[in-house]
Amino acid sequence: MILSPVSDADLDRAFAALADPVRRAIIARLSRGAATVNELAEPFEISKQAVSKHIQVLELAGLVSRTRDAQRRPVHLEAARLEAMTGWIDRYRLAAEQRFRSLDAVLERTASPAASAATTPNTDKEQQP
Amino acid sequence: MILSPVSDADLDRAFAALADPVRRAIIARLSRGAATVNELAEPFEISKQAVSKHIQVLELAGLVSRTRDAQRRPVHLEAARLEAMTGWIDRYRLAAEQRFRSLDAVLERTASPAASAATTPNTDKEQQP
DNA sequence: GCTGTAATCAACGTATTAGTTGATCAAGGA
DNA sequence: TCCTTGATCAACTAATACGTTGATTACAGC
Repeated sequence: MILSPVSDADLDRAFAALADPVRRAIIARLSRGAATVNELAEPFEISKQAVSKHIQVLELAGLVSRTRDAQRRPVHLEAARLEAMTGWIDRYRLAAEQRFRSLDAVLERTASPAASAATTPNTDKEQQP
Repeated sequence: MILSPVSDADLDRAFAALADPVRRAIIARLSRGAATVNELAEPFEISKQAVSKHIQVLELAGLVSRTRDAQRRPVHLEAARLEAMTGWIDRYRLAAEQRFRSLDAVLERTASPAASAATTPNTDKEQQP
């Protein structure tokens, strides 16, 4: 499977887009199929314009896209961008978990923090894996 | 494996926390081991106070935690919260991908979206597992 | 053409956020 | 004790985000 390149700014927008419960609910709804703005706005108490803005945010983040059907503009999910997000998270989550399972990690948790700092003089900078 | 319950507000904070390149770089750095504020601030051109605020945001989001070591306050990653985020995303990503592979999805792409909307009148709300 | 419906655009108020600088607190070491 | 280091607190500014209401565009059907 070919993973599309996702820029730093793309990740900014994607994570920011999911940092809102309304937009997450929209994503949840769209995972069951495309929907129009009116259908998406129906469960919420906010105005239809506000929902339209939320969809614009999701679209700019690459999480949804819109097609045309007469005056309707059905929205559908872009799973690839969701996958890019989990890909970013998993890279560091897995690294941390593996480190946690190592002996160094055990020492860092059980011994005194001063001792662990002494045993792990790991001060190297962030290097992209 | 037991998954800790994560509230809607927790997800708000976690996704918002990762919507910043500085904070993502901090996460990346911490995936290789705990670090102090000074160590984390060193690669950036912003002030140490600003980095301290970023760490507070990450801590409030449950993505990192701090221990005490004399005057140092080493920060370390909380992989569980990262896992909660991928868990949320994957639930809807997998549903969308499965739907995409089904015949309904094919019809939705080729036929009129109105017809597909009629075949999927599922309008129930997001339900926590 | 006219009307109704779907959706966006525009302008605005308010709240939150990221950054700054200066001051303060806490802990070790000479 | 005094001084240095690590880190946070406080106050402030600029920019951005979310929601509102009112106007406007685009299309379908009569």
